[in-house]
Amino acid sequence: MSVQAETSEEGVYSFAAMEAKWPAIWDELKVFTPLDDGSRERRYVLDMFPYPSGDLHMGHAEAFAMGDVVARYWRQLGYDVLHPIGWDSFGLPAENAAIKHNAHPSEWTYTNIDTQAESFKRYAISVDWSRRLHTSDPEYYRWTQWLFKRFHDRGLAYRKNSPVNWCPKDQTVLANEQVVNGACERCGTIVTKKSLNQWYFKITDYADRLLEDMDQLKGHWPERVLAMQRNWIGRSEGAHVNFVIEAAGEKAEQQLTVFTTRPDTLYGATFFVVAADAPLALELVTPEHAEALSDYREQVKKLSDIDRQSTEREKTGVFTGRYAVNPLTNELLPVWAADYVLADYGTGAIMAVPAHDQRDLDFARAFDLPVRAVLDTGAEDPAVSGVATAGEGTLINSGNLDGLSKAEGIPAAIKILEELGTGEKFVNFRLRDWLLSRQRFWGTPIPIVHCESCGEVPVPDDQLPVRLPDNLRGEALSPKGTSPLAAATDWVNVPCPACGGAARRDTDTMDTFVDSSWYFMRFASPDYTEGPFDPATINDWMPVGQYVGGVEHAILHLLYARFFTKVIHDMGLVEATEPFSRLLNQGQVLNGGKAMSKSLGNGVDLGEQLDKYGVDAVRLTMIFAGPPEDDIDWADVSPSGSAKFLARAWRLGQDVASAPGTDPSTGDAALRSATHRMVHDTKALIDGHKFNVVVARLMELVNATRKVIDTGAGAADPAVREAVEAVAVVLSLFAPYTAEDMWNQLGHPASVVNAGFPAVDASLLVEASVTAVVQIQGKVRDRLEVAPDISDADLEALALASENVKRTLDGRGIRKVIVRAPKLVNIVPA
RNA sequence: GCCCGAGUGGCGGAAUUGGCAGACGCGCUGCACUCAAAAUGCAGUUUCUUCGGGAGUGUGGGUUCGAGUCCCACCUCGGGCACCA
Repeated sequence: MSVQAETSEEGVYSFAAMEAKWPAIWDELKVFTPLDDGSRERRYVLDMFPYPSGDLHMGHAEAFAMGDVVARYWRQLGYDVLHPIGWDSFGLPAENAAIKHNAHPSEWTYTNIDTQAESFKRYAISVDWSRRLHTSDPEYYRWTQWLFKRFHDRGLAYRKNSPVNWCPKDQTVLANEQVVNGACERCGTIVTKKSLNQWYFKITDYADRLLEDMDQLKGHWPERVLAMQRNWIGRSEGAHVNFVIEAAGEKAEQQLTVFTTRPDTLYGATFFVVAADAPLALELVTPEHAEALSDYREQVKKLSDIDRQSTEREKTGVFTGRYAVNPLTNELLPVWAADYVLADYGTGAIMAVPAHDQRDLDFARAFDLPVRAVLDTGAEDPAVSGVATAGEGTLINSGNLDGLSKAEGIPAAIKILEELGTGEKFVNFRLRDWLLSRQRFWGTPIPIVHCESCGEVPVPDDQLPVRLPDNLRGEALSPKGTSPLAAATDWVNVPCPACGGAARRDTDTMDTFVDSSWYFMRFASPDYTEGPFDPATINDWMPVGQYVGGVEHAILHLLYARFFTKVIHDMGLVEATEPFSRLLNQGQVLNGGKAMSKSLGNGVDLGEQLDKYGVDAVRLTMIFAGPPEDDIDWADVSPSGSAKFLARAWRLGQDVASAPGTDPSTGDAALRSATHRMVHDTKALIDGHKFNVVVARLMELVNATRKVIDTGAGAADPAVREAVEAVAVVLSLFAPYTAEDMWNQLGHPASVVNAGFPAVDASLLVEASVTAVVQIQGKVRDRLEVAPDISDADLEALALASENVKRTLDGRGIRKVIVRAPKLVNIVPA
């Protein structure tokens, strides 16, 4: 079907005519540019900025429709709204396209950005285009480099040699957050391990604050995002316990620390395990066991992370020939090397308490090691049952700890260890430092020069930005395991900024998540040249009042952005300690129950939808489909239905026959009441993100108004004008073209954006009469039309007089009557 | 295995503090307009019914005058984490 008339003649709804007419006028009036002068309270709305891959798709259309509702709503409420847009324009796809087409990544990138920008303009998102930014612009990445240097000054950016995640396809390292089920988050290739010297951000220093500050976000961020972050940070309370490893042959005595959450079970430790793949295992092993260990390490290396982490797998390991001394009992515990202990969690070594830890018990049974229960839980002895007991109980076989519960035993054991000087309370985190270097071209260069005599020397601020060379194209960019920048010899070789001697630039570039960790602050002053943002205005806008984006960034981007904000706060540059006060995760757009994809051939082309139904109908469909967090199945929704509604609403504007400014007080009372209720309820509904319900309420009011025009008080009734004006203003949150056109038809100058939210007359929220329900035993038996201010006694009398009630009671007595005037009476028969 | 979230008509989804379940829309059916169709408008649409009424919000219990909503147990689906000591 098509609701669009080819002409824009009077009286015919034509989305094409509106889309041609209004953008230039909005531009001229600068309606989306914040005043930024302090005359109004400021609010900041932000959609996660897009990556410029091709043109906009249905997913963008949904996300930006949601963010735009909030931006337009806040403008109607009279706030000075900052709603900017930019592009996350560094990244691999540009580079891959450049290799394929023998071009420079910037060509592909900026062409796509321009295409997307044009589509966004057509889509009428209410953003201030003058603040547009791109992270691949030197004026932007200059400040990314500047921030990197400040992190470096504070010891928060450092290099270390360590086993890292390596994606063989993309030929670059990955952060932990970018490995999903052992595969590259970007391309799905199974990730391998490599030992490399890489740059890291010390996000672990902020683990506690990242966790604690989530209290500020509770209730304002989706619970599942908070849960995922909590999980990822993985705070775990316990103790560090020091063990002496006895000398053996030429191997001298050593000290080893383990992390445990169960220091109360120390008396039950019967062996000791170190991560087989850690260097520690090689340090410990005696010559007699060295060959067995190295064979075992080879075997472990061959396993993929997925196989290795399977809990189904039989436990494996080898004895190292060494013994650890239990600090409480002086008992000797054999030290094993096994792959079930992870090298990069805790200290890479554990005390094994098989009776109370299933993994340790499985290992003990595989290698016939002793099992000693030290906590009586009432369950069968784990040595017999094969099931470790981890629950509550009473400590036994534990010296001074005997008789204590698990909860009492933990602090008691820590106290004993502290007195012996051989352990202490410790909080361990799962979170690792953020690996930020990438062996790829299209990213922010790391502003460091490596000098033989001076070491790592930061590039002086006045020499920033370190620009990417523009003479590398096509094949020269192909991934080869080291950064393509290394081949740009004239770029790489520079004098050392400190001593002037021959030196080399760092050839890695930064993870693109670095770029996106602070862009929201740059929007406050995108053209500022003296720093990353203007200190005079940053606190006027930060934090972002409403952030909108997909849940796929629940950990990655959102955790990094929170970390950056805290560090920048600590640098004294911003007051906010959290970047985003409220977060809305929009769902995905599916087709036929599945995500749209080329391989399934179920993609829906946004441009085609817009051509067919118009921008407003597509936006309205996105909003009306359901709660913003839910996925939208395009096969289940009806853009033609949305178009039909928009035309109906628009025709109301045509029909209004009273002059602008008409006093509504003499108008149809029922319609006035409906109008004011709609406006009143809209506020709470928008605040609760129930945009779909607002649309339903609009539909009701449009239907009611139609009825009044056609079969009631008529088009000249002032209540009709009042209703239609309210429809236009509220509709402007979802369907900007139609609303603007209606506003114009109603005789108002542009723009409806500045119309202001209609005032609510509280006296009109009460209806003339309400329907009271009469129940017997909770079942509805009658309905009564009563005055809204009827008393409980009067309502009860009316209810008892009802014929239906008398018949149903059929002579039975009444035990009790519950009255909730004016809505309900419930009669309980004897 | 652990942690979140969710189960309501043919479909998407509504339902402040427990108080008329199914708002609004899609689809479908019928009617009007039309030579006809499209578009548009109007009416109907949880289900069973002996037309009095009965049943009904994943299942089974419970609290209450009254439960989609609160409590307990379970089932199913979605998501996250997972040999994390």
